[in-house]
Amino acid sequence: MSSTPEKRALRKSPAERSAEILEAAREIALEEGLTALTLRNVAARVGVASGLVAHYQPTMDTLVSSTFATIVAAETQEVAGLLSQQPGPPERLGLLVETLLDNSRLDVTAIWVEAWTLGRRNEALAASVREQMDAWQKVFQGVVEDGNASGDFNVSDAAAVAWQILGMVDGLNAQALVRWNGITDRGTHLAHAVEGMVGAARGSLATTPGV
Amino acid sequence: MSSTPEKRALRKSPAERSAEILEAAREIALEEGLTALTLRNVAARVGVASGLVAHYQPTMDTLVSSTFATIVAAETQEVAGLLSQQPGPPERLGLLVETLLDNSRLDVTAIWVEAWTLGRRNEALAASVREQMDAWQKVFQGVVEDGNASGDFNVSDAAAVAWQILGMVDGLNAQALVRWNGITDRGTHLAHAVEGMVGAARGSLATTPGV
DNA sequence: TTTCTTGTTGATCGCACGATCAACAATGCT
DNA sequence: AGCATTGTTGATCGTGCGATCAACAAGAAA
Repeated sequence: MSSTPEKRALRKSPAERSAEILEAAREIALEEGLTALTLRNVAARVGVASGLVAHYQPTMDTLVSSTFATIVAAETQEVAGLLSQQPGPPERLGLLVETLLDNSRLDVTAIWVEAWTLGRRNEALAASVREQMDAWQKVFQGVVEDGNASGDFNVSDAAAVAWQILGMVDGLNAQALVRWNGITDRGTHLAHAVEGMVGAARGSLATTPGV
Repeated sequence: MSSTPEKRALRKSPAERSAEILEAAREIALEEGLTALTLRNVAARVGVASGLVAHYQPTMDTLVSSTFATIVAAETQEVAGLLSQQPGPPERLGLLVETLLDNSRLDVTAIWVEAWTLGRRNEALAASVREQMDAWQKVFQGVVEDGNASGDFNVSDAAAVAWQILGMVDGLNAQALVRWNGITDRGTHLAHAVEGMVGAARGSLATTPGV
């Protein structure tokens, strides 16, 4: 017999409320996808009226776009940070490939795939997608160039090869999204593939087990 | 001053009308994507009332699913057909990779990517996606096994490698969808990658120019 | 010609979306 | 205490979606 819990949301500072909305958007995107990022959905999670979300966000398109950028940029930062601890380019490239294929970030992969198609009808999102892809490509390109300099790799066009590796990783992850079960040794196979591309010795990207 | 062209659609046999609807659905999917596959959209293209489309299709979900399957299966058939004319496994695998990356089928790629996410909310579509992925994987697996038998390749798990190559191709194509410009030599780089995976000599998958 | 079958229409329901805005009320200031 | 500021509400508009179904009319059968 308690009263319905529909109280009026308590007043907060614009900065605080805005942050709440962005955080709710982030959670919804990760849990239900970018498509579920609607005015009413975000409002419900924050616990406010739908009009309030619209008041803080000029347009849902931009919220979708910025939410995508936030999530993806965080992942890039996180993974790129792991690389610095590795001794050399082969180990860095191996770790990079292995880490990205470890299936612990499938929620982010789902967002990537969704963004690719949503970007066709959301120009702001399309711009974010291109931006974040560039960021990822630069991470790969840096490792490839380092390997060239150290003599571990032999690549004439590091930028192109970086794009290729990125595309492969994306494709394999997208595949895991649909066909999650069954395939094993994805990291090993991809490592061999990358060895072929960068001209490294077969097995030189082997990941150290037990890390 | 001619009369408005909104005549009543002339009566056709169920088989004929049904075929018209399926064909319209196919065109819409290729031109505007699976998301644009709505009752009213299909009806407008055929030139009939929306209710008629619903009358021939139990559910839009199944129309989306079957349209996806039709388009993708046709592509698989077409590309698989090209392989039989090649002399040996290396040439077949090379042609396969090159053909799939030639950017002439980006409309189909867009449908693939869309299906991956739409499948999360459309079980019939998800089933179709898995089915068509299996079909593609079998094409690759066949070539890899032939190469193993002939001694051109050296692969312990042909099925897994086939999945990998398929994933790579999908990823690179999806990438081309968003970053269409800039990257060159995609075929060559991927060929080297695949060489690394199947244990073929570097350059053995080189595509014969001018075909 | 008349009757019957059936392909076809279009209004309609319920729902969800983004966006807008007048009204409201909590808070801080004087 | 009274007032002004401003964070917040919720109804509302227009659009588009899938689905449903009584009414209609074209063509075949009698």
